[in-house]
Amino acid sequence: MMTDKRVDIRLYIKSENLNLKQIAESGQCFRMNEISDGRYSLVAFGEYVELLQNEENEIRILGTSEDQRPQWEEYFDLHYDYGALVKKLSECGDEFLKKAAAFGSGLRILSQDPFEVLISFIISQNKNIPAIKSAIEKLCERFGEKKRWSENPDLVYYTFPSPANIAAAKKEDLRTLGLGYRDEYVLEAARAVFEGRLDLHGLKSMNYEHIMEELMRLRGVGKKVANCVALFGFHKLRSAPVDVWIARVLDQVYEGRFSWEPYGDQAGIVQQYMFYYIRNCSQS
DNA sequence: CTCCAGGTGCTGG
DNA sequence: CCAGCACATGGA
Repeated sequence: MMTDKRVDIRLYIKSENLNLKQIAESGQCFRMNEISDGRYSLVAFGEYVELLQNEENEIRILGTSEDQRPQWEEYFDLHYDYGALVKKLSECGDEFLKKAAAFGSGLRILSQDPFEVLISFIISQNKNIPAIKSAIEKLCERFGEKKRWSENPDLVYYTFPSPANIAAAKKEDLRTLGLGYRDEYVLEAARAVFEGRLDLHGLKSMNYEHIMEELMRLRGVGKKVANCVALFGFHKLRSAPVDVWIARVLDQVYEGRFSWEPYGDQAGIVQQYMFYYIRNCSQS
């Protein structure tokens, strides 16, 4: 019968200044992984997809469909003109930013789920990126929902846990995940969201300062983590997280004289170019 | 085996 | 306000 015929579920999106490899290696998301040459897996929106990019910069998303287009366009921030910023930086007098923007011209700020970003960056503190990724996968395997991919039922994946699922855990359960001293922070943050003391949905419409203030009331959430949540979870593009790498740039390249202020609502993107460049520039 | 990581909280100046 | 330090753990 015709209806039994298998149809590949896929979606094509196209944009300049979008490079899957750069985004996957950018340290803003922890569940996008290269599974074979140029092919990436990703769990987002509670679904597993695989991503491919061809020579014409067209992105193919396997495992989703046309009706999800708006969701993916928002995820990859397709409405924003990153090319204009890359061009602006390429013409500015700042040699370091010139090189950084050219080097990471395919970076974008993804719009991820705020709760996932919050928990992920609480875990991130004092860990390197491979360790962050494995800790998050463990958390998902333990508290997320087990699913099988629509395109290949042999492929098992786990969604990122809901606030309720983590909040219902006991301290002992979390301790076995090897999160170290961060396990209490994760538990408390999940409980705050689950019990409504922290209204992440409501924060979406709030301004940057208010978001920062609310997030930093949580134990284990300082300025850096709060900035990451504001930038990657709430898409506040003025937010510029300063981690050890960025601090090193500000200190050694700019000798402490750098200011984010001139970049306004592009500071977060500028920060991302800096971060990607300083962590990868030695390779080229 | 050592070193250090997309930090934070706490303490003492 | 700022420097110094403990913190649990795993990847390199």
